[in-house]
Amino acid sequence: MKTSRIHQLIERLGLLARSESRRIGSEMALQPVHVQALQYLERCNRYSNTPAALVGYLGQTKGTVSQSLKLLAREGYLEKRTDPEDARVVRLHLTPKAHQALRQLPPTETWMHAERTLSPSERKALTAGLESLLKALQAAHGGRTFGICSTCRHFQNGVGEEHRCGLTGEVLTDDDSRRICQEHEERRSA
Amino acid sequence: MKTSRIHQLIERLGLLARSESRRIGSEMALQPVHVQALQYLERCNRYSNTPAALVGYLGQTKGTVSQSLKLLAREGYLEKRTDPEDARVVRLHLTPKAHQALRQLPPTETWMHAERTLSPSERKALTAGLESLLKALQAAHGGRTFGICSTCRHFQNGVGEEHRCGLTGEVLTDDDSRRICQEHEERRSA
DNA sequence: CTGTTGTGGTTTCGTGTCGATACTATAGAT
DNA sequence: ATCTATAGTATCGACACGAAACCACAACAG
Repeated sequence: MKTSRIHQLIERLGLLARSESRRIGSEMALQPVHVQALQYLERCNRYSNTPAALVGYLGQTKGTVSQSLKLLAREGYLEKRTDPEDARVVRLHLTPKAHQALRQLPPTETWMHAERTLSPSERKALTAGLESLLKALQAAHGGRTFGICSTCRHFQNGVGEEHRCGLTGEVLTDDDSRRICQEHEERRSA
Repeated sequence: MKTSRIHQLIERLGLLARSESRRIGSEMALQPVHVQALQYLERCNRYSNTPAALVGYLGQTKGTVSQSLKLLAREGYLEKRTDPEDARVVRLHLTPKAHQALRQLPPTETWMHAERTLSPSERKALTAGLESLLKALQAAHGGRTFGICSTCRHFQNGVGEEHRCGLTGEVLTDDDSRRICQEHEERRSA
């Protein structure tokens, strides 16, 4: 099987992005993976802020994720609260420190510059390609797609602000419907 | 500065690719980075098979790279030979074991499947986008582009098989001209 | 021939990643 | 009441990674 050019490119770019991320994150004692975890937690909805969801999102084992979370909690980036409904599950909440850190560490200038060398249409095609690749990859891998609520097949759009999740039956605010959900499933178009 | 969607997607896909790579590489005691190093060494030319070149290619520090190489040598994936011309530099040579390993560990089936869900034109656009992104990124970062010989601005195409490198003045075979060179520079089109 | 400086590589150290395995505690079903 | 599944933690060992100190050779000055 000849090795895929796309795969190779992504591994390579991923590595470079990773080492940049490590450099700028190191001032705040944040490893690349930690940044990804925090970014996820900032953008996920209230059903999806658990260690288990992160395990699916990051593609690591629960032991590893548990370690990272312990560290992040120790450094004051998040709080763990046990769920009142189910005492087994832990809810993860970002602290103000985390929100602030996230605002400070987006891509480096060299990365942004590199992106700007692409034409708008190239950028668009690239984004689209990456997104569908990710979607396909996740679909194969446990079926979790981690999309935002309003694109889910369980999403029921009501009149005005009245949305609802067909899976849990709960009412969703506008804000909710823009967040990442671990139960997200693609609408079947076929 | 709002964080870039492309950057985010690549970090994410990179992480997933990485964890796949770790899984399939673990049977051979190969870490994701090791695989990238071996792949580079398999495809680079005779000027570029040194630790220093790998430092540039992988974007890591020389200490880290030295560690990885030590490990790879210990496991029998490569041999280090000191250069007869300059006793400071080390030349890295893959063993048969390495070549064989490389043949066995290309992307997983799920990854290839995901790629196949893209249309040919999408794949093409994606590849092109990733490539120019990588090129721009490397250009900013030390100027090393790690392209293949025949696309370099020092490459002089002669009659028949007679190629030559304008930088070193040496004669290049057809095979040489298809390999990665650390001295590679884009042809200036402007 | 002797400094001096620069460069290619290695060593050492500390912190963190990561998977594997074993473990705890709660929920839910029979 | 027991059995089983689920969410999470603890511990261990191998390794990644950057930082800093270090060594050997090369190149060049006088």
